[in-house]
Amino acid sequence: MTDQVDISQAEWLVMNIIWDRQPINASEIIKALADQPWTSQTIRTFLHRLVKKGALDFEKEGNRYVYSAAIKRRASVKTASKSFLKAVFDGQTGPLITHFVKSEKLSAEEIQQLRDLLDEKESR
Amino acid sequence: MTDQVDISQAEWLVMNIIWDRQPINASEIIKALADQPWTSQTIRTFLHRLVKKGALDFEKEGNRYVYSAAIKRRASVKTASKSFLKAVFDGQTGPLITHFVKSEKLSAEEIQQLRDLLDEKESR
DNA sequence: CGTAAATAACTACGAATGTAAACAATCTGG
DNA sequence: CCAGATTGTTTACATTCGTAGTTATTTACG
Repeated sequence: MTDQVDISQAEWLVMNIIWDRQPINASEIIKALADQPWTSQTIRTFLHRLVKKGALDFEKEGNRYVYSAAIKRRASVKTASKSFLKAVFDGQTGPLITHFVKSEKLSAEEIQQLRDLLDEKESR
Repeated sequence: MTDQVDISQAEWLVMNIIWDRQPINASEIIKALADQPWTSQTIRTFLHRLVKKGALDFEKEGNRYVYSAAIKRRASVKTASKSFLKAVFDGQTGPLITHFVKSEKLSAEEIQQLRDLLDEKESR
């Protein structure tokens, strides 16, 4: 119901900042994305587009906008994940998880958490 | 070295057929994608583009082309996965895996396999 | 108070993507 | 052998995306 907004690769990075730190204004977002290869104008364009898409709300505060998310992170993550799963792993969750467990780093705690999750998953 | 070809959402579905069943000709590919909402022309366009991108090779066999992959599945999966991880889960593998374990179905065997994988991962 | 700095709004532009139609070459069944 | 079906080639077109530049407005410092 909420959501069904398509978020591009670049836009995800912006949205993640906002979900983490909303409400937040443009210059703070730009600062938070200093490691990316974008000019401030580019990031402002992303913000405009995200507002237009309905992914962000804003309020005026003097001459600035303060942004906050208009869509739920959970829902967006879910949509994007499903679509990735379907395309790259042909919808097969097992191979997907295997891939990430094998190829990415996990801390000891994360490994333990996953064990617990698997136990839980199995027992119901 | 090989790879570094960007494969779009739609193109993944085509590539997956080809990786699974290569060498394979266009009409077989089209048949295999009958569940998708694409006309045969659309699928042929994807094939052309994938050849142009360097993702596919073909050989003539009479008036038909027989396609096979020119890039490695592993490498492509890895690239796409990294990029998805970075965008949607801000590069954090733990949350990604947690998400998929929680929200998708896993068979008992898959769960056991994952446990084994985690053990292995931990022990080195 | 005026001018520079910041911010937002508008415009731009090429590449990629999804989605084919139109045209050309070729093969195959009657 | 010819006409319809199949396959491949070329062209098309709206939308999205990455990437900004330009212009207008507002604010804040000297």
